[in-house]
Amino acid sequence: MATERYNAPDREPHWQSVWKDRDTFRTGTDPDKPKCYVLEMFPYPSGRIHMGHVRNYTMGDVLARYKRARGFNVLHPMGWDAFGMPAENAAMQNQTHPGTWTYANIAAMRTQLKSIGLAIDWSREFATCDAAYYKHQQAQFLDFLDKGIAYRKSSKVNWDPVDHTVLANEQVIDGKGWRSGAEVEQRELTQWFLKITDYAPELLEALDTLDKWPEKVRTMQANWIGRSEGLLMRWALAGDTPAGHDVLDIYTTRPDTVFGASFMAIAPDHPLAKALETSNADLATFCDTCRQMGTSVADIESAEKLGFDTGLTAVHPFDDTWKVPVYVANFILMDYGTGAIFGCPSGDQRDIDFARKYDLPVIPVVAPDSDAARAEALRQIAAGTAYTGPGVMINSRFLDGQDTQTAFNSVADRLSGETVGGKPVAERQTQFRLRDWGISRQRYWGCPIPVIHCDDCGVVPVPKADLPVELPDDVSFADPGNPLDRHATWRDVACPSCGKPARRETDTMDTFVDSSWYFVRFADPTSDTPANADATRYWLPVDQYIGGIEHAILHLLYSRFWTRAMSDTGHVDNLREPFAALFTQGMVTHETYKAADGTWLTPVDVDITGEGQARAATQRATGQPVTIGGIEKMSKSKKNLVDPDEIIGSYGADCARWFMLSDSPPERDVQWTEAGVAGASRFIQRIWRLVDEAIAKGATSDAAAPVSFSDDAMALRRVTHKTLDQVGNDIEALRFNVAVAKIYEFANALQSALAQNEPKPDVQWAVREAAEIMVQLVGPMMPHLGEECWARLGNHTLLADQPWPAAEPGLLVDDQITVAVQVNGKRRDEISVAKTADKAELEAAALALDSVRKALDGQAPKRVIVVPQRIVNVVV
RNA sequence: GCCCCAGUGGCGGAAUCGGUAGACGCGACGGAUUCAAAAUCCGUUUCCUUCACGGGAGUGCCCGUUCGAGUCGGGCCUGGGGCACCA
Repeated sequence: MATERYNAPDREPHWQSVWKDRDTFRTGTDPDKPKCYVLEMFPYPSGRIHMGHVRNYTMGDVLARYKRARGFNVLHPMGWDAFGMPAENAAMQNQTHPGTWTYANIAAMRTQLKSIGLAIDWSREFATCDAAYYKHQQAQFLDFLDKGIAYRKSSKVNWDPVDHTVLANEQVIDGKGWRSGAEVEQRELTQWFLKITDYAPELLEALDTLDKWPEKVRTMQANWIGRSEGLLMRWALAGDTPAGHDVLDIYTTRPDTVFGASFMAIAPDHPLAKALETSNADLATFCDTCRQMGTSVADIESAEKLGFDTGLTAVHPFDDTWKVPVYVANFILMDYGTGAIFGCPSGDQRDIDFARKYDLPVIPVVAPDSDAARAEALRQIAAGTAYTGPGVMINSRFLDGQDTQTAFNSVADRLSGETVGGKPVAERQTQFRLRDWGISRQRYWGCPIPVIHCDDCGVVPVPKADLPVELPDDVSFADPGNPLDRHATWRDVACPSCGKPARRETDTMDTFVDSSWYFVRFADPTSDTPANADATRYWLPVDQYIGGIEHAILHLLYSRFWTRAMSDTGHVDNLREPFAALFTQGMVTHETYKAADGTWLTPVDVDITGEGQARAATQRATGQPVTIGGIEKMSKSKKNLVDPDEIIGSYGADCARWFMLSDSPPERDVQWTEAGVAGASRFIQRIWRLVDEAIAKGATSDAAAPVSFSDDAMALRRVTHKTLDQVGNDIEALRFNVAVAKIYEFANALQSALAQNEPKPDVQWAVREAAEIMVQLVGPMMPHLGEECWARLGNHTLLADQPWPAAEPGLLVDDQITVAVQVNGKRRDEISVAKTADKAELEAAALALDSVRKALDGQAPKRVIVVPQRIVNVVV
């Protein structure tokens, strides 16, 4: 039969306009329907979509369409993470306004996204750079300020000298700016912070409730929050102590090693160090040197552990005749714990290095229990290697013989009730590694921080009635730095409190703020408050969030915090966790190609010949040989990009979608290959032909179901309904590659059935059923092809509006099954039996097999294990 | 250094509960169709051994638990990721 090929690039825009005209994917709250909020991380409007976007949004789209078919009221929105540095860089290069650049990019990318055929409610679209959005961000900031969640402090900050801005700790990767890659410097600046540390215990504990999040992400967040259990200890100081410094507070997680203490160390920025500096020029010089030290990994690893003896001593809490020297040391951090420690050299490599350098005692206090291991540990300590393993206490007076945990408690208990300088000598304390989130950025293209600085009144919040504080349009990027600082008419305002001349805050918010609550705004993007209570109560939390693993800490931790802060400022009802389920998808990779002159080449400029070892590449334009490089994440720098527009234009969006879902598990990287695209394209044509043949050879849509089915018809119906059942489960579990494989198997089965000559009426009916279900199964993944086939089958409805078909339970189980027969655990044979066969029947059938009899050789079996419906194992 | 994950044919991968390892796809090989090609269809494709029937080995390596291990436990090796002067 001559069948036209399915012309995807021609038909896809048609179905997209049908969905658009019918408002198919517009959503509203509907209390009578169960809701499902499917969200993919919204894109930054860089200008063009890339294959990673296609993969990300396709996954979410399959789930959204499937859930819709299952009767859920589905929210599947799209927006733009639109503030950020690239717009400013473009402004400097092209003399355009960042807003102009950004909105043009959004327009281009919207068109591209629409060409993928996503089931998105576009009426909810917004960009974070819309004043209508950031107005509500400013309102929330004011509420946070009011509640003490936002505050201002002077502190050492990470300064990116290339981007001329401050970075949060989370944004410093290996000592370099996450965006610019420049070595980060330390500067003292007054900045706005959000009190994420107040939420540290909750953010950590609640990770246990996120059972639909990847374990990996939860672990990364737990490590980042970094809880530790320890003791705050107060040691009395002796010697010529500055006023108010009679006692030194230290934090330790190992109070059990207190009898191994041989020195105290404090940070160069510790108040005690600063007090001593004023009267000790040498110490001041030492501290200055420490402060100037870089914080890059290289600096830290190469830096020697240095100390400066203050001349003061600290009195041991268990023996007031025992005094240890107090050092200022360059490896002590002021912003962790109390900025002071006691050093136990035998149990800490840093401390032992320090002790050996300054000739301080090294007292072993923990050692393994067995004699041999203990001797070895002591030898190692003597040689300069600390023992950090488990063991029992030695040389530790009343602690001797206790294990380390018991000793920890003994110390805490023994000191409880004791006081020094009116305060307890020791208190149990939990410390977190997490620091407060610094959100001030010295940038133009961000959300203005809505406060005004007045010489008389201090920091004055902008009255809510005056929001939004809009960015001025008339700015120049000719000079480096923040144009808001130079914009006098915007910057200089009257104090809202006293009316005197005052200055606007010219810092804008970190763009991670913008993405920390956009998912809430989607519930009602036109609400005149940040969140509409009814809408958020109905839609949130997000039921399935999908995005890249690179946001495991930054975006996802900030969002979890912001949601709690919104809840605590009354913007949402008791919502603590924004994302009930999280899925982190893998990247899209491609081979790399390098020309003889070392420049990277894009795949379209390269011709590949040969296979396997014989593969070779040449440059298309010149015929010059090309080196085939490794498979790497698609990136502009390596030029190993494939443009979604080109694929969609020549093969169609469905082809790109199907390929993205096939083969590779969604959480792993997928390698984009020409062969893979061609395979997907072949399958599209195959479905098209199968539907066509099924129409020709199968029953008509109105044919009554036969009263009974032959074995052939039953076989096809079983495959049909099993596939229906399994594909649903696989989509639900986001196992798209497995769902794809099941559909292939189903297609093979249908094709075999169609190969019969003159099928009987019951087979014809089963063929028709199979074709219809096949179309519905591919619908969520290849929606355009689905609609086209659905219409071809004679339907006047939209496939997108069809409910998911129900699998007939009776067809999901086989009456006759194959059970493997093992001899001594090795598979020797198989038997075909009724599904209901009991142990005795299975055993008898297995023992009757020639292969089993041969193995038994006339002997009775020692044992026969029978697991009905699964296996028979004969032990000889 | 600490923490986490992964390792299955030529390749991507499947095996949801400890029960027939390699589904499905890609690639390759053989065949049909065609004047020829494209397209399509059919078959073979873990390795070793055998003319064949068959037999043996096999999920990174070693050991263990079990009637039975890709799956569970212990110890390694390799690769990837995260954290890191955090007391």
